[in-house]
Amino acid sequence: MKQQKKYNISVEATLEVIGGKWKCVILCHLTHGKKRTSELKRLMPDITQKMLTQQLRELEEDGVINRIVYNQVPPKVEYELSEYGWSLKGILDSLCAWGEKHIAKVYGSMDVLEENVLNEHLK
Amino acid sequence: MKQQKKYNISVEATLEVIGGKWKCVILCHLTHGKKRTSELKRLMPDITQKMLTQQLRELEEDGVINRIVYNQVPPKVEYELSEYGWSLKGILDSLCAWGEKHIAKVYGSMDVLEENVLNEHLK
DNA sequence: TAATATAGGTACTTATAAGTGCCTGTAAAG
DNA sequence: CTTTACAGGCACTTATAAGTACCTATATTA
Repeated sequence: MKQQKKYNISVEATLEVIGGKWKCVILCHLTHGKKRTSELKRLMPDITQKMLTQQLRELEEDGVINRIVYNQVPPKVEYELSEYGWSLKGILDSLCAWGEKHIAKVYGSMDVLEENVLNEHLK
Repeated sequence: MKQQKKYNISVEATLEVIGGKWKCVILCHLTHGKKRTSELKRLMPDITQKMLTQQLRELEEDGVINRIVYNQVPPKVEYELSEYGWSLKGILDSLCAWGEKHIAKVYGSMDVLEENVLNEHLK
């Protein structure tokens, strides 16, 4: 049991787990399946190696992702949503969907979305 | 139309609007109805006046809340979700609900949630 | 008559989040 | 035989988010 702490509203607890610049992005990618570190890095060209590792550690510590280490050389590590992490699926999907609509509203088109595997369904 | 910008995944656009330490909290409170600045301040004891105003301005600029000014002295200003803001209702509710479950999981009880109007349904 | 509530603004400072650069070790490919 | 991919660690620096302190103006209340 963690040290006592007070929240004024429950959403603060959620933000402690998935808040920040990168965590939702990482989790969204993981809703599409297990990913290796290098795959995640390619999917998020702007994240630094350090931030990626750091965020993955924190997500793991909060129990929303699993880290799978294969004992081989060169090293292979995969990340996946844990069972607990899958309980965020609805939220993550909604966040992505809202973002798409917001982009359409603000920019009038989807041109600001980089073309990649995840955005295939928009074409 | 805003200046062109690239997103790698649509959730990034969502986070530009509701990301950060306070915006989701403010919006959650507003899903329970129109609120005056001072009411919001009381609901969020840890936010500073400056941050509250700043976040409200940004939310207004992004079109998710409306600012209603009554021309009277002492001044009266109310904030409410805009029609566009209401499209976030599902997400905000889910974030709160997940937070409640997370608190129960991590702390084993709801004791870390301050008792206030919003958390009445938990007793 | 002095304090309080109201909704802020502004300059400055601090805390935290994020980024940079350089390092490990090995196997396979060029 | 040098380079690349792989998954990181660590010290240091910078950017951004957030906080502090002090200011405006007025009507009502104690």
